[in-house]
Amino acid sequence: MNIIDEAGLLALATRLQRLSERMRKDGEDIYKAMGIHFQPKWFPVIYVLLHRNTLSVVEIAGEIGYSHPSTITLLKELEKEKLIRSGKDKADERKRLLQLSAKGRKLVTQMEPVWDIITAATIDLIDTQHNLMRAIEEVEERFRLQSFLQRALSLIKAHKEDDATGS
Amino acid sequence: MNIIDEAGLLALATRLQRLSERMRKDGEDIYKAMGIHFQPKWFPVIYVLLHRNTLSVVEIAGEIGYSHPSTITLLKELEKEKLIRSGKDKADERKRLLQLSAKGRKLVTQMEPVWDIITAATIDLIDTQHNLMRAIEEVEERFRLQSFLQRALSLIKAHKEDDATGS
DNA sequence: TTTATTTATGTAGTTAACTACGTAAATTTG
DNA sequence: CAAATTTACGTAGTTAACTACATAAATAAA
Repeated sequence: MNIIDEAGLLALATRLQRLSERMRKDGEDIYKAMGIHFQPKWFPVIYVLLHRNTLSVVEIAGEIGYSHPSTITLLKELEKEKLIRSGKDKADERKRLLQLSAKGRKLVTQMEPVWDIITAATIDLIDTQHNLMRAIEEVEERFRLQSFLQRALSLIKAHKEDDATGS
Repeated sequence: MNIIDEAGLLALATRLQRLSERMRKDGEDIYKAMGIHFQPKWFPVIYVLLHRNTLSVVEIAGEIGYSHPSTITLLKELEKEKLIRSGKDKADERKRLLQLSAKGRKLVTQMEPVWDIITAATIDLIDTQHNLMRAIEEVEERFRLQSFLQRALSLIKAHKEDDATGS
């Protein structure tokens, strides 16, 4: 038990990050062990293009929840790997439309059994009493209703009103 | 519902990271709203020095679960802010011993009510059916028993053995 | 008691995200 | 329809973590 575990709720962000990093690093090793040249950070882009077929840069960024410059960096890497291809939108000259390439689609079919294993291993890891996936979904839902900041500010306000009443 | 939410378990690492970033950013704004010049990333170091009093660089790194170079960077910032001070260990010339400064201890007393608010806001956010804190504790415990990679490799092995038996 | 190994700290360079800003195309408004 | 605004994309620079390597002190081994 280190101090971050002891600090509990105050260090929650740190612990979430640590867990995320560990999973991503292991993810990388799983692909490697299966002889597949693929980085976990590419997954969101590949997955969205698999399911939505053709999207612009900003649309992809929106779907994966990243800023558009970060998305552009990922797209550059994926084009270099020839897993995706891009072309101008004829209807709107500002837009660049992205798709999986033949190589990309082929890699996806190779990865699908690996994705099944990753999913199974994830279930093996997180299917505890307080299921992590459910917990995240529930917290994201609460975030949608009111941000962490707003919750804190409400508490501060309530605290100040208590003081005023008590004097 | 974006594609990352739909991808579910495969994109768990991405979602953990996103949640962590949102909480950290809001944390920064909470300190700001309370007129306290403090960055959430400093918390682990300050908290460990508050509770362990005097520690070396590597000891701090171990406690907060960061690499020692990352820790050194944090320590430099905190020394610049004059929240901590350091001196050589007389018994071991290699070691640099860190402590909270008077200014650091004073800031801690100012922050303690804010920490209470952050804790309360966190409870408000995560106290759902599948409590996130419990979920993380349970997953970390499982990680200790067997890594994500090892779990996946076991599944791959089991899968291959099935194939062999089936032929 | 030299020599080899380990431990503690530090530096340099990398990575993967970000924000801020700039340009060009499309759209809306006066 | 000309001007202003918005949208889409891109570049530059920042940040907060990391790994790899270097050096010096302490400890262990020959």
